[in-house]
Amino acid sequence: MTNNCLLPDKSGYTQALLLERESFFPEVPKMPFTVRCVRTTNEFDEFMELAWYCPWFSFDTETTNINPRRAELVGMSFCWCPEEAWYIPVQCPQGDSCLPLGLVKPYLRKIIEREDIKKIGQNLKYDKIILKNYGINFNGIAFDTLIASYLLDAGSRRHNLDLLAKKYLNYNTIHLSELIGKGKHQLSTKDVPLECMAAYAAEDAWVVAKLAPLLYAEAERQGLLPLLEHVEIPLISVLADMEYNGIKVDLEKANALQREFEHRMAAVLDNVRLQTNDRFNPNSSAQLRAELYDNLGLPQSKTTPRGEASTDKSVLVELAKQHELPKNVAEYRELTKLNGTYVSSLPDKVFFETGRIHASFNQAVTATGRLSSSDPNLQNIPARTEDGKKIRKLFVAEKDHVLISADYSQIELRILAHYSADPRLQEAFHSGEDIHAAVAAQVAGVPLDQVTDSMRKAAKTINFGIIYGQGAKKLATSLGISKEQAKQFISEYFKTYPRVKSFKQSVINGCRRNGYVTTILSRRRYIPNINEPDGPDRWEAERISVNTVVQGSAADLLKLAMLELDKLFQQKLLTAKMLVQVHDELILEVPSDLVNHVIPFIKATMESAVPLSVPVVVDIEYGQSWGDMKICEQAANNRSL
DNA sequence: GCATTCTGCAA
DNA sequence: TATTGCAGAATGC
Repeated sequence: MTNNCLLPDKSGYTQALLLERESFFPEVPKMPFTVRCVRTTNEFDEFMELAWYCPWFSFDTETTNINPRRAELVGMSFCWCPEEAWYIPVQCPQGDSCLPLGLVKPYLRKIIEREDIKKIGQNLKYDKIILKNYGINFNGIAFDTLIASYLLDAGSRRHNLDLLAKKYLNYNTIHLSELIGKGKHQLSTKDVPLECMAAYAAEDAWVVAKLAPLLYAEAERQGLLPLLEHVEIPLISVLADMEYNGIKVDLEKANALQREFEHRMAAVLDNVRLQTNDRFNPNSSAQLRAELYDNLGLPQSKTTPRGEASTDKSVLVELAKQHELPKNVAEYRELTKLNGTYVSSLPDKVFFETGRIHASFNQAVTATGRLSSSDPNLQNIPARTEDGKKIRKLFVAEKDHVLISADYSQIELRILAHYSADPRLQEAFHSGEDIHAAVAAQVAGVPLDQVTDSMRKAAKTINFGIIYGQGAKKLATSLGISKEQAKQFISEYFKTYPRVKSFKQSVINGCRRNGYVTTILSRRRYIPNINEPDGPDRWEAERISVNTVVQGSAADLLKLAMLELDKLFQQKLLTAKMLVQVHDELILEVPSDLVNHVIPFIKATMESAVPLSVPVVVDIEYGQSWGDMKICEQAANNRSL
């Protein structure tokens, strides 16, 4: 048996670590099941014989790195009965031996790729990406404890296997770092003794196998099975593909833009320091506070949550009327923000192997059912300002490809119209006119052609405000009108759309009865404060309940659309790739010569994913980069396929 | 180093 | 009585 473990030459550090490990390392922990560690071909034969006839198993990979695109496979664990769990190492510490990956891979591939052997696990999106790196298609994903736990309690931010084991099984998992007496950060899986790794890895598979029936039953009790089985579980594979695909970044353009921003930052900073002192840091709110309010004596308006005088952008914009410093500081801050967060950090995020950014799309984070994005967050790339658009232009299509942006038009307002069944709001959507202008006309009781820009702007603000539960005060500040005017406007709005008001009330009433609200696909969110006595906590709970129905239903709709698109691409054998999801928008990449062919399909598929009682409209654009896209007229003329 | 606060970007 | 996120910089422990 060959040793497949490729430890680098031992540095003094590694040597010390290994010595320390030997003295610290206690016995392999006693597990409540048999750990079967596969180290010989005979053992592997036995494993394969059992696995081949299994209707299902729980599965977990052990890897060297937390980032799935850069991780190396260390081993895999399997469990299909409560009495034993298997670990198949493919890398192990020096001095030990295990079967080489090349030997076991062809056999494991057969069971992992078989659709009819169902797999369960914790965060299988991760395992799917790892396996894809090794050329293995992970098929037959049937259940995921991370996703199930999230559906049961979307309000909880953490769904660790350790926590789930404690919560549902009252079982304390072992921790590798404790076992070998090392901190998490010094831990390298290559230094973990094989017996220990086997116990740890097998335990994860075993815990998942124990947890799954409990979580499944609870999901069933709460009516979450259709959402789980038909939406969230299939979505795992779609998200894994998106992360695997990544999006290309033009690094030369990124460097040029970074130089431009840094040049402008330096100029503005010089200017600011002439007005203050040569060590002044405009990004320090404490320093800026002292300068603006103590030295210059400018008037304080807003405060931070802790009662300090605020120095945020809205304050600076206001003070800019009186003094030049706040204007320059605001400009400096904007530039450092854009450069630091979105430009100078981009090259670090690009994988040299692919030239692309492979961000994570997390399925178990938000309270409403939306996805979230991280490492980096591709859902908050600037869009509004000119400088922001320059940043979007850094995200480009592969050679001979184009990026397509497919954007749901006003999806949350359409869902509001659908749920409330308000006749005039629905009519506004059926008319196909610009919705903000249509609302402005209806609320003011004037024909559409008499709607002014400021009327439309007010309608737009209130349209969004309704979804968030905005009050007169906020509306007044965001529109720059008096509180009385704002109050009047809100009252006119609800007079025009009375069913919107009753919809909000019925959501709140239902939430008070049940303790939770549900979305269009029966997703739940528990809202603990909804039955508090009248006060700020209760009001917040009421806003959250209404917002969750609208935002969460839009999220459901997007998820279904992504699944339908994925199905479409597979069935029609279209070489289109989904790259990014931004809540109501999808970015896709297709070969240039396919664009005109696929766009009508994409549009039709997305618009019919979840039929509402108002039209659902998807706007399609395409171009060489995310920031430089043209509206697709052909799609606009080809609405019904 | 880690956690908190403030700030600001998106839908 | 404005929702949902992620992340960088500054700051304090």
